[in-house]
Amino acid sequence: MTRQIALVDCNNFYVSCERLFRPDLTHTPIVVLSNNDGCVVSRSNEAKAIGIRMGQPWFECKQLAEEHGVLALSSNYALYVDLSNRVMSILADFAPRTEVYSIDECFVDLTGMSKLRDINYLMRERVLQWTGLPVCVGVGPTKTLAKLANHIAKKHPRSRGVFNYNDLTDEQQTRLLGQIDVGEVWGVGRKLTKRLAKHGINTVQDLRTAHTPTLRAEFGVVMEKTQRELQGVACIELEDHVPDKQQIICSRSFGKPVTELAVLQDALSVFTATACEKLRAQNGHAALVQVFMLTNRFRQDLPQYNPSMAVPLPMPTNDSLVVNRWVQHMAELLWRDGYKYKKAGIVLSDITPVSVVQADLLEPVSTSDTKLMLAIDGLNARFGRGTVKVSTGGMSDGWAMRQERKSPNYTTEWDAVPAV
DNA sequence: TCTCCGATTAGAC
DNA sequence: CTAACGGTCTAATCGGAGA
Repeated sequence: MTRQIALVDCNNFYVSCERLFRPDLTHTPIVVLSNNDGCVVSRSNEAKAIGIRMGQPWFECKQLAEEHGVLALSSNYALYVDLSNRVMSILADFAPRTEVYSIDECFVDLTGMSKLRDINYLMRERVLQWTGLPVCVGVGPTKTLAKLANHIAKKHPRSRGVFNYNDLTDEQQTRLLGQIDVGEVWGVGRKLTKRLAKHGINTVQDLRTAHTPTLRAEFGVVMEKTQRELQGVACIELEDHVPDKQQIICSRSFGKPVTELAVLQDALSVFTATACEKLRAQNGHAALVQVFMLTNRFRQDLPQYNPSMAVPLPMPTNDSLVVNRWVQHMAELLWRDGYKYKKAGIVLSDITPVSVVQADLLEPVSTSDTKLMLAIDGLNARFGRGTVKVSTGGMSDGWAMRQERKSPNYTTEWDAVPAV
């Protein structure tokens, strides 16, 4: 039986979330910026039409944008995560198997269902009606073709937001894939597009029909799988369970350059708290802790210094206080006066489930620290992140990221709920 | 010569 | 007015070290 894998993808997701609470902006060109108000990460159709590129640094397109009356907003992740959860739970009702692939995308396995066309349009309608968010639905026999079908649904208004690749004849498939750039394929990015072009592979059809042993030899196993998927042979399965993280990173660019160790240490203590909280949430212990700090790589006129250091922990842990002692110590060792630090962060790795405890030969296992961590997590879950935190002095305004254009937390803070 | 492991690369979003 | 290019994560591959 032909598999019917749907990929449901929200249109201009962050921008659409912002518009829900600002219907007056329905036709205003909008962009949403990354952390630190650095780059454009979501664009309304109007903003795309003006020529603002995905990922473009805001300072680069600011002038053009403002000439065209573009509204730029800082990203409001609390809002996007909340709305994403609503979308995903709606989609989960359509099939026994779904995979939340990203904040705005979900694979839905509709294999064997009758009235598929109706279901596809119903998914779109229901998400729109229940959340106000527009989505497109692409269907194909593999995840890669579902992604491509979604791209087609987004690009061609005539599809009315739904496109099923499985409905095409062989001739139609060949003609369609011959018209799409190979760079649109899932897993083929900028670099690979260039290298493929050197082999005369420019369209999706070129890739689908390329000589497989050559492709394998030149581009590796990943590309061969991509080709098989384009031929309709499933190589990438739907994942039922989200696997635990193998490493947890928390890092930020600073709103202004940091020149004092105490300020950087304050930032690192907050990153440590966040990372350990995530580690505890997945019931893990980390055996390796890394710290890094970076100067601004875009300012080659300034002296550059990008040190990092790692400590293997004698006893794997998820205790913020224990981890923080190592982090603070490493920060002192790495720090050099005279540099303008732009970014810093920590990495937790060598992660194992807490159930796998390496007992210490000399010390009995203590539980008092884990009780403290549970209490901290409980308070933060109830009253908001940062209510209780590990601190080295609370000088946080020395490093906080720029976020000058953030909308209110409409859906997660009572005070921000708009009046009716 | 083989194996292991850390570093690098490329990708997604 | 500052200073002005994100953050997390994975898999594959590369290349050097040590067996």
